Amino acid sequence: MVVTLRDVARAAGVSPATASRALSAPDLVAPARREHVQQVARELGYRPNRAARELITGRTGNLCLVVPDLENPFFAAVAKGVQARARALGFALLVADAEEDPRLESELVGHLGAQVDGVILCSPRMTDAELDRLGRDVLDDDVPLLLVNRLHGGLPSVVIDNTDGIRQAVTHLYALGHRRIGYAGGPVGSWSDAQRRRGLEHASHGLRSIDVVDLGHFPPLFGGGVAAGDLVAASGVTAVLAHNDLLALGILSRLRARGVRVPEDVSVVGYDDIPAATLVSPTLTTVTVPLARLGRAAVDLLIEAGSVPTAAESAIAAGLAAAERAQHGTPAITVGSIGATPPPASVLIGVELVVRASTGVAPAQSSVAGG
Amino acid sequence: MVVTLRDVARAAGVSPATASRALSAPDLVAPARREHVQQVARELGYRPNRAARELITGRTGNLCLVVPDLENPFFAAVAKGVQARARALGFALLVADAEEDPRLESELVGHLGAQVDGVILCSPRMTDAELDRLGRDVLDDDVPLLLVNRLHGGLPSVVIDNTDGIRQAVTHLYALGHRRIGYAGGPVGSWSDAQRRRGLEHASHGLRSIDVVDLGHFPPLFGGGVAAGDLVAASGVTAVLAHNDLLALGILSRLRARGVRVPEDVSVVGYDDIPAATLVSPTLTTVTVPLARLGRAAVDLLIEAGSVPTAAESAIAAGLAAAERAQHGTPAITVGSIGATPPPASVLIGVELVVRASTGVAPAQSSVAGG
DNA sequence: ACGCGTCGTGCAAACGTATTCATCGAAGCC
DNA sequence: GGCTTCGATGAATACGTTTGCACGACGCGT
Repeated sequence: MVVTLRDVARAAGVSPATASRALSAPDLVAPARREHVQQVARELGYRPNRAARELITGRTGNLCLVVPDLENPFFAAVAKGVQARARALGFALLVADAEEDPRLESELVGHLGAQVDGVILCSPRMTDAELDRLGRDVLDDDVPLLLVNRLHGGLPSVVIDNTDGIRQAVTHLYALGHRRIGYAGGPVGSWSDAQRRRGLEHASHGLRSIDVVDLGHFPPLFGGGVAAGDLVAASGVTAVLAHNDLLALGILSRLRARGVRVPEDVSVVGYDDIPAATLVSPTLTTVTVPLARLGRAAVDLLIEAGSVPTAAESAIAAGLAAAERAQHGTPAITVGSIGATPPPASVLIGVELVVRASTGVAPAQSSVAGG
Repeated sequence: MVVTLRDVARAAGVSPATASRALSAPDLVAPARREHVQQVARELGYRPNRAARELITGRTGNLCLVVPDLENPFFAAVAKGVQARARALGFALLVADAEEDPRLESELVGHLGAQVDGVILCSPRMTDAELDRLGRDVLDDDVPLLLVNRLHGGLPSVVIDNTDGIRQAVTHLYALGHRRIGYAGGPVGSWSDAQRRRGLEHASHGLRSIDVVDLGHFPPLFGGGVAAGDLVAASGVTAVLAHNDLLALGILSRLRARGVRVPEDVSVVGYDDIPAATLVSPTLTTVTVPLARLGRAAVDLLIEAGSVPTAAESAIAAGLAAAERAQHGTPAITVGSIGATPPPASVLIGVELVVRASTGVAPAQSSVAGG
């Protein structure tokens, strides 16, 4: 019923070994014979059995992506980028949604890690200890683990330049005359939130008479922003930085509902530049993150960290990486890794503030927010 | 290095055959021995090699989902539902983004179909002929193919009740006094768009002195809605039905930009109820589709169509399906299949109009839209 | 002309599991 | 108590591919 390599070999009058080589290591077989075998294989409609190949090579041809929430536009964009690059390199992509539960994330990495050549993990809130355990115990040594938007130990990772993004946002607000700025943070334990807080402190340190108000931690969702909106109004700030766009959109919505005008009374800045940022009114000033590029970079770095790719795959990879570099200039800065092995470093994704309608000059009097 | 079934068998003092049975067909081995083997396996940290198992059983334990665009909130929601149910049934999920290209969709189904136990395909625009070819030639006979939001031949599918959704929307607008209603359609060739047009015709047929204006076909994205917005303004309609929410949001945005008030001058209705529908102002009246449930139903139906699941899997599946039924009442109506085999029927997902702020009573004079 | 290196090819052994078949012992039946 | 039947177990095979090793042929150098 199904045509196997033996069938091809028999039909082509060669041994299975030669047939195998003709198809997956073409330079090892004489040109004439090689083409003949390939022709026969095509005619018979031969399709290699991946399980058999995997059994002996140990490589699955699959990668795996674990995200907290597929419906979150941030992760959807990352997933899209990852998927595209994985496919271009000949990999299929297993996607898992962890439903915002760090415990489930570990479990998924454990289950899926056994059947892939590499794992890309977006896990803002997993503890460092658990992360260690994943890399050490649950994952086989030859399946690399890459972190998105998080730095940890010697693990390769692709991180957003949070410090610079925050700096750009603060500078922008400062230039508009804002001196009392609120920060609506992400969830407790979020790595990128911690980094952004640090960036915020650092950025504000260099500015004269600026005041940063910590509004607390919120779920990085629209609903979280609604809650945050009330604190914004009560805090007397003239501008607020949100941990991400969904949060910012919630704040926007709540402020509007309470009659606080944006940007006349309060300016709002988001982070990520998700599509919805331009759908609302006023359109959202935010820090744009090239998420598709982030996804692509993640795959490239993962493959690099995994090494030992198929000859064909590596050729393709090298070609595409070169093309990417040519096309986008130097999109990412490679940061030296902390650990021992030099190649699996980390990549820093540059960001850019995009000013839209949700930020404006600070109101003359700071007595806007009555409470 | 890695612990294999032989190792477990040796450590437990049994043959590999018994070890295999103790782990994957527990009722075939004596209770005492069974538990001993399981205990040993646990202690050694045994993890079965999926490739070896797949090679002999022919089952991969993977399902595959192909969507036109992962970043589109509609498909993201479907993907989330599919992923959740697949995981609950012990399947991993391969996700592929076809970048809105029907040709790529075929190719992906071909590539991924070889390494999964079933394929869920969201392909609004693939031709019927191509769909036939997929089911007949490129997919193995034992790999079931399920269609989302599309009916075709004897293929199992999960479809949204487009007719009823459109009917509800039209009835709503009619009740508000609208008599001249525009329809901003989806892409040419979209199956669901064709069905919605038919539903529109049918619904309007029963209403006195109603006038339906076809505004044409648009990309089902925000950008498409911007273009559609101008036609809405020029057409003299007092209400417009959009093929989906993204389109509706684009229309909303364009109308606002042109100074047309919503809903005072023109009412707008979307379809799908994506999260962004509540983020904009005015919030969007739309037809809400339980997309997560749709995704779950798709997996259940696919498994059913594939039959021959593992004993354990089928037990779990039955249990969960029952639980779902108990929890949600009877969420879906089973439609008799057209073909011969009764079980792989199709499921119709009910929808519900949710009225928000983008629809209101029709303006007294229909001379609103000047041009 | 001889040996050496290289290239192309085939044989056969893996890879780790599920499963058929045969065997063996015990329990049930008359 | 001998025979049958059934349940539990082990030996062996198969799944389809890759790959180490050996072997022959050929071309080249001295």
